[in-house]
Amino acid sequence: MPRVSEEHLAARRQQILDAARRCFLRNGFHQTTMQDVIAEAGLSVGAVYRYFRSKNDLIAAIAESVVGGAGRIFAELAEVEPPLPVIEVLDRALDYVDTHTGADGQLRIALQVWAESLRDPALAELVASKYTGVRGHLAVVVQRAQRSGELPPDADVEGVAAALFSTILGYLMQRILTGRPDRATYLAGVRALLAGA
Amino acid sequence: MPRVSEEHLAARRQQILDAARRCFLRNGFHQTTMQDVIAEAGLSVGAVYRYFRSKNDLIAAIAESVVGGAGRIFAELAEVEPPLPVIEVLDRALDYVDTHTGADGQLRIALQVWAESLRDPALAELVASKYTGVRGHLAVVVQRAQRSGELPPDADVEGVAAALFSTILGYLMQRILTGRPDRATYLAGVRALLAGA
DNA sequence: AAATCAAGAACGAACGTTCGCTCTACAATT
DNA sequence: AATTGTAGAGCGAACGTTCGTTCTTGATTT
Repeated sequence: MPRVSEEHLAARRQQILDAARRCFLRNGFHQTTMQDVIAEAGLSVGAVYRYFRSKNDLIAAIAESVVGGAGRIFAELAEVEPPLPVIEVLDRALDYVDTHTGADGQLRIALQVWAESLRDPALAELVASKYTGVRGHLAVVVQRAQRSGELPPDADVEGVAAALFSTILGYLMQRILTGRPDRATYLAGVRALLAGA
Repeated sequence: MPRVSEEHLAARRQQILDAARRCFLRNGFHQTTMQDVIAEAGLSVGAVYRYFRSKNDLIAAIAESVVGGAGRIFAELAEVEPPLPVIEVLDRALDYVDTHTGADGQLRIALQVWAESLRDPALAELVASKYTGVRGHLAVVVQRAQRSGELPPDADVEGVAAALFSTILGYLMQRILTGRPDRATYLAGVRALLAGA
């Protein structure tokens, strides 16, 4: 199909990305072969290599979309008007985690991206900047909570934001690695820990 | 060197494991070749294959030692007499994280083990049971804190333990992925978050 | 002499990637 | 409207490499 439309090209590209995402989810970056992706996409070797110069390009594209996705969520949560209470932000973040840690959830790929970033400087840079950005958005949430009196105004904003980030990351990790606890139990635990100090 | 002593065999095995750990740390499980490990250990192909049946065996052994190490730490923290305050347990756990997230720290390998466990059922089982154990040890810490009045006695123990676990896991992740925040800032943030509810 | 261990050349399989070909959808020409 | 030219999407056999692993050989100790 020569001289095809812009949309056709974008759709093909997306078709390959979707196939790659499924393969990476199933087998990880390095145990997935290009043949796997090609078969999953229902295309030929040449077609795939027309859209992505290399396997690494494919990995980079998937990684970008995965860590970028998280950034967008927290940007929204930090800008909602009127400002959300911290506990409400937490609840929504955990909801996002729940809906993306299933068997075909994006966040499972995130785990692989994190591991990969230990060896790949470019990926490390991406991950560091995106998650620093997420913590920045959470810092905005914290500052808003300070203005509303929900949090003490003299608290270190970055520290509190990091602690808040941890409650989300930790939930994500525990859900993926141990399957527990359920969100209600966890939220109750966080509340109790907050109340105990 | 035939008929060598038991100690010699154990030492050789450890020599290989140490080399593998360094390689895996540097290049990840799947980008590390057996040749890399063999060269790093300063041995021959045959020697290495005498001690480990396959590369997977080697990965499994490393993974076991990494996730097992964390288990031991928390078992100790839960049994110290007299019982430690929660904040003190947290402080010690973060100290452990700090000393093992450096360029050659064990916990960097943990990240790879977690990613790998998504695809390897045996590893997933190991990780799930070990970290469920860790959460169990933290539950003991929480129960002791309830008895001492540090935490409200009616709080859900598993939930609080999970929240506590998250503050440690989250710190670990943020340190590795973003390099921030420093421990003092983080601890202050956790305290402020606790105080704010 | 017997037993054990290490060495490293060699092997087959599988990998990512290349490359030359076919065929089709559009543009230009009539 | 019909015909032709062509850019480029799609294809897949084949390539060179590299991988994990095996196996024969020789050295070393009892």
